Amino acid sequence: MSVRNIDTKEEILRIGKQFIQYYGYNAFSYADIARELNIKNAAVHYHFRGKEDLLMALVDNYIENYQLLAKQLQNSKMGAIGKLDKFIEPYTNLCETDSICIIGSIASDYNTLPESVKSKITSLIDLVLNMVEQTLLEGKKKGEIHFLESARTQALLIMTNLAAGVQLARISGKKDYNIIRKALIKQLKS
Amino acid sequence: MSVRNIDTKEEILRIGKQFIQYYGYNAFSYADIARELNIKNAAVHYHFRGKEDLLMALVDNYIENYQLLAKQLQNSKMGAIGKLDKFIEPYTNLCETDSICIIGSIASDYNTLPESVKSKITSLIDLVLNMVEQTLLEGKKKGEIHFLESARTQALLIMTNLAAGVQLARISGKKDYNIIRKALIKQLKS
DNA sequence: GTCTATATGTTGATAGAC
DNA sequence: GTCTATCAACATATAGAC
Repeated sequence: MSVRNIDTKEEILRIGKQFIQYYGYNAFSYADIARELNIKNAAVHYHFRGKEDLLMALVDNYIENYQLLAKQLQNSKMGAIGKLDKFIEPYTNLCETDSICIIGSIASDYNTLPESVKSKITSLIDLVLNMVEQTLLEGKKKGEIHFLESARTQALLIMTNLAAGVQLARISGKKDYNIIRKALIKQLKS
Repeated sequence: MSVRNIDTKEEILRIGKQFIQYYGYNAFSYADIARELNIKNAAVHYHFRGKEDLLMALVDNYIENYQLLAKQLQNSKMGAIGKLDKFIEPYTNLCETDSICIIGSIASDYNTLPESVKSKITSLIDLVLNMVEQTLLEGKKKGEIHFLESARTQALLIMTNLAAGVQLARISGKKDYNIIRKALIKQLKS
């Protein structure tokens, strides 16, 4: 049935996302996804011709989600700190499952990825950085937050703190991540 | 010959280090190393029984090197900024070859690694963080650098900025890494 | 839309010759 | 110390049945 089809495709994306963030792109197989969903290897190939296509779809998915978040933040009456919390929240959730963000995961495997993915991931990073940059700029203008660097530089600092923060949390635990997260916010407030 | 033996073992370590930082642990094989050194797969297994053993040796290697650097920095009359530059330099070099630091690389593959490596990598992180922390503390005491957070927190921030900075550089180029690197130092100076 | 069956390559690893 | 030869396990992927 058509409904079942859509469900399975979505499920594959869901599991694929999980695996990329938990194991990394090179460390899971279509067989792993199939096992998780109680279907066969070949069924996964039906929905996504190859692993490369699955990864592309996943990146597209993230781009869509961040485009949505960027719009929500733009139209929201929330303060800058509240908006940044919205951005930080997913990283905190990743820590709970010993997972890392997709950008960090892809960056680590970058030199083994097909060109198609390499060029697409740049858009995702641009999108995220611009969103944080705009939030920072707006918050500074309103006097809600303070920082000395350019908004772009500050966005880079925050993003790298979070990306490597969740990676570190895997090894030394959530404590270090939380220290980083709190310090970030504290610095912007003071 | 015994001499040849040692050379090959060292060469394997050298290539292994390169591959881990360029491809990641799960994305290179003993065959890749063998090809690079014009020896056979089996010869690599002679020097390091399994991939796990090679990784262990590599981590041991890093621990030794950082222990040496920590001692050098302790005994040096260099200023805090100079010492931090010594710490930052390797990250900058990694960017030149599209490589990432071993801690980031291992963190990304962490959930697929054998327990033996998992427990050992903690020591390496402790070592690096303590070294940076001590350098920061000493520099603050001497009035050479300034920061508001605890030295431990500041060390975490710097380390995550650099680790994710080199990952980002792979994708969006060295420019972003250099922005991060300069901002780090500038903030400590002001 | 999912299956079985199969092809083809690569992986990590070992036994035993030189 | 390095080789050849070989292994079982797993990878990505496709053809064709149901």
